[in-house]
Amino acid sequence: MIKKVELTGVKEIARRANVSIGTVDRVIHNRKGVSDATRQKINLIIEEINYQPNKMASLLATKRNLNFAILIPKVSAETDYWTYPLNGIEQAGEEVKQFGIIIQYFFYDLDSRGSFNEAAEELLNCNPQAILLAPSFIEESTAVVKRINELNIPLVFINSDLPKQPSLTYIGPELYQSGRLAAQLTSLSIAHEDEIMIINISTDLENDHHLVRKEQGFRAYFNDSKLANPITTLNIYDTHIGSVEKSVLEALQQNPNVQAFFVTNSRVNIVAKILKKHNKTHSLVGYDFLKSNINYLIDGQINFLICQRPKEQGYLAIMALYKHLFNINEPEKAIYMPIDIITKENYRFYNS
Amino acid sequence: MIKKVELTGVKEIARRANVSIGTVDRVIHNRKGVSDATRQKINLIIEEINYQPNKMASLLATKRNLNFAILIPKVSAETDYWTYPLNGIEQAGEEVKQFGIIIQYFFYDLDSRGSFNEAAEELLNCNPQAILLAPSFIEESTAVVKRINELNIPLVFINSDLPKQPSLTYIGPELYQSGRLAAQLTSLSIAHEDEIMIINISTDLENDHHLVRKEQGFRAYFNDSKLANPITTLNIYDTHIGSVEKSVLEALQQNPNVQAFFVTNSRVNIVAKILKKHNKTHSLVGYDFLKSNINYLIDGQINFLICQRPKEQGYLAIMALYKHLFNINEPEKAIYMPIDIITKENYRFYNS
DNA sequence: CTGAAAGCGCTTACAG
DNA sequence: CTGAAAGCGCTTACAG
Repeated sequence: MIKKVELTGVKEIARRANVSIGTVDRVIHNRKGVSDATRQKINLIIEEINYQPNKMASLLATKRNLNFAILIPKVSAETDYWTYPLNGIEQAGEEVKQFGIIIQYFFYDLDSRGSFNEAAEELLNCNPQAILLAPSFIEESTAVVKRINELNIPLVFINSDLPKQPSLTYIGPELYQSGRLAAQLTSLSIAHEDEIMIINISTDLENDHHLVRKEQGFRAYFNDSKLANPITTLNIYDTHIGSVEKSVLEALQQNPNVQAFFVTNSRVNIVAKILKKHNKTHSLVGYDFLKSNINYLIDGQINFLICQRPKEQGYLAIMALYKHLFNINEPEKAIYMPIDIITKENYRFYNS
Repeated sequence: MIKKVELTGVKEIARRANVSIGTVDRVIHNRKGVSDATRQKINLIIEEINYQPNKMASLLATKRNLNFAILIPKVSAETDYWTYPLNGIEQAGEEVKQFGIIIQYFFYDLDSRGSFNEAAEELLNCNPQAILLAPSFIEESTAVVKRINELNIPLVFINSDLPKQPSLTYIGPELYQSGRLAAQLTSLSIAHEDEIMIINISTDLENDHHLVRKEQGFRAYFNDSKLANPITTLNIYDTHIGSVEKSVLEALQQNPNVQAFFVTNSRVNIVAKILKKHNKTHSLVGYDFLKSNINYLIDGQINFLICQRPKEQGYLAIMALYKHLFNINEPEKAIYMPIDIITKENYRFYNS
């Protein structure tokens, strides 16, 4: 009895198609230089035997490096928010480097559209095989993304989406719902009649749709819950503590019944500092796991922080690109981060 | 100028030691048939160049599969908690199967020590190269773990630790702190004088140190915060709803000032059902993202659920074993999951 | 357009 | 006790 030899892989395909494995390889990778007839024959066989390439052999053979380029805001003195996505990216980088993936970092200044364009130009000059982008300036980002898509480079957005531009996936927050959650948390610590003040602090408020969406969610929650607490909004365009202080104190004088503040971004620590200085005990809810925020959480000036796993966003983005390029799996088109609540009793175990 | 050729791996070791790569391989795998002198020389070089074997090449050469064995509780009709770790394990399994990793599943019955021993025996008979264990019965688990460690098989614990037994890592909750968090959440919705009742529901309460630790954390929070709310504990050993109902109603009659309940495990839905049936509007905090719990969260009967990422526990455990075996990196000796707070405004984005 | 050969880093017989 | 050679499944020049 003859033992049946079960060949697999390119060899078996080559045997069945009566060609060399070199030709099979050309078909598998859609390289040109194969006659249509041969190509079809081989593709048929590939389907027939449901061929799955052995990625390990492929990796071993290529010894090729893959360049991943990332373009995110620079960590600024003002906020260390972007250290967290960066940490996640670096951690993922450690894990995939054995597969020949090399990460190149490009940073831009959140205050400068020019710096974004420059960094993007440099990035494209490096011919990356995959790109991670945290877009901020819609117009400039859109222009860059169009070029990326023309070049057919897989692209992942984190933190902010550019919904009209195609991408492998978006990984980040769903803002409206996080505003609703902020409202629920705020409602826990106030009475029926208490007034609430929403504080937006941003130099570029008109372009910051993030804050607007959160505010919408916040107000919707109170509406839907039939809570009648008056809600006013205070917009502050100058982020320096002096002017924030002036604005907040003025607003408090005009609205003496305000018992709770909701700060729509990570600048909640500024408000906390001001309230503390003036011995105010208002309820305070804001965003993001920053050291300066955590300190006020610990001493009770901030009640809750909402956080959407910035480190995980960076980590998952790199892994999504890796899994895509290595045929492991395809991500959902949008991955919304869980909306985490941080208090002084669980911050210690929150790992980003 | 001669280009310096940087060989790596077995070839470089062989070159330096002036032997063949076959001999190097023998030393690397501690196979016999090598003179002590040669062995020492090679080992020295291995240390010198900090040799890290290329696991992919090794796998390709051996054509061997790696068997990962997992031993966790069976998903029961009573609670679907264990579906979540299982989902995480399966997801990780999908991702690593291309590296030749095959996962074999063994399940035991949480009500039967015998079933645990049987499943463990079967598992060991399969000669796995890595093991994931969710221990429940301390004595039985300890015995099995001792054998696993004698066999030098890498082992990861999830959900529960066996602190005295060595393992690659433990991935799971820190119970005391989650009890503290439950206390903080409870304190949000009660007044000064209100009484609180802690409810432990377990057939095997004396052995369930989980519940005890959470209760300790809970009480410690009130102590530390100088809150004077009276706290009583109700232990219920019969998990059927009828007897829970009887116990709870009796306890409520005896303690009419109770305004809040803390249920120390996922059986909080039973209490929710009872409270709803009797039109009670007590504050209610409990554990775990189960369908039955979420339903009561949505309709407001449960205020908060605490959850410690059961899916991620399973996922991370498999990935930790994979990364260990493939020399990607070594985990911390204990990985404590973040302590997540689930409300009706964020449960939709919680993905396990 | 196609094939033959060498090689990725490791393991496995086989020969001596 | 040790080495030379073949092979894992794929990719990459090179030759024709």
